[in-house]
Amino acid sequence: MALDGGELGRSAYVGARVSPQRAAIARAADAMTSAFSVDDLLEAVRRQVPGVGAATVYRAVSAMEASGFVESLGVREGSAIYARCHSGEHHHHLVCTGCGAVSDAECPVAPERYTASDGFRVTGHSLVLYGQCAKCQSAPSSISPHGRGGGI
Amino acid sequence: MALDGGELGRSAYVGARVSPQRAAIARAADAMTSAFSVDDLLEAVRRQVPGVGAATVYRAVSAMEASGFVESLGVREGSAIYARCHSGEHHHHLVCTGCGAVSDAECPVAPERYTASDGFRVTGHSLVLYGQCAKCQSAPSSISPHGRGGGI
DNA sequence: ATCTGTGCAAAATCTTTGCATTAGC
DNA sequence: GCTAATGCAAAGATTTTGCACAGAT
Repeated sequence: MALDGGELGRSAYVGARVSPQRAAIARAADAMTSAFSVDDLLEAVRRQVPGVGAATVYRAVSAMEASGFVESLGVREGSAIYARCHSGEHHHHLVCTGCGAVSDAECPVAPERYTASDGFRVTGHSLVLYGQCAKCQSAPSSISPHGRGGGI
Repeated sequence: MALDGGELGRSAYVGARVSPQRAAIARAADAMTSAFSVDDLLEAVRRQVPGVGAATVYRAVSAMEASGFVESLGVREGSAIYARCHSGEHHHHLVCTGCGAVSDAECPVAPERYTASDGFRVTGHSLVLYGQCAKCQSAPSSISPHGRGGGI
């Protein structure tokens, strides 16, 4: 991944203008190794660019989602959570319920498998896999330290 | 799945008490052929039992979800949507993006398929399939393409 | 010069929660 | 009678939206 340099903003997801804020937001999203909420992102971004507004991050996340730079994983504790997509290919995400770590997974869905069913034609799907990462399996299931990227 | 008689409340999802409200809510949920929001449910229930409070429906839906009577499909337009589960078996849902109709689908996910990946152990997943039902394919579909975020 | 992106704050929603009351079991 | 379930209303929280302004193209 390592979108080095400062070119993340320009190459990652494109807004018409590449503002310092959006660049920082993209960089922060890219640095996330776990599933994150808009608030997590806002907090991370503000460490780099103080004063960024929440609305800006919401708007940027919408843009990033629309362009496939991040994917929505659903809702956790009332707020939407996202994961950075490291591949342009169609794929899914494995999310650790212990620490929130996210990794890519290939897609097991074959649309043809369902096409017959009632004449229903499958055109898309949404899948998120949950489980425990190696680290969390060996760890003595202590409750995830409440902090960023905490358990899902 | 015609839960005959008026015994839906008692057999379907169990609260400690079977109130008229919960029975009506269960019946209404069972009658839903499409994905529904809490508000849809509330509206339907009130036609049978006027005066039911929104909080009651929210509480009942939580109970129904916990017992597997309904499943959350995600969020559409800001509110959570659900579908009635007609099988106790593990399964998923096909949701028509045209009319919201829901039907059951078998699960394509083999946890073993992922277990190797980084030592990650898959323990669960969430999948919703989107597409168009036979009816909507022939109809001159007017609205809603397909959106992210569990959109219908 | 134009028009996207920003920030602040108010607004709009959806959900949850507190509390007194009602009513299953 | 014990206690879950209800209803109403207020509280909470997350997102969205309006507006005037700054900055990139």
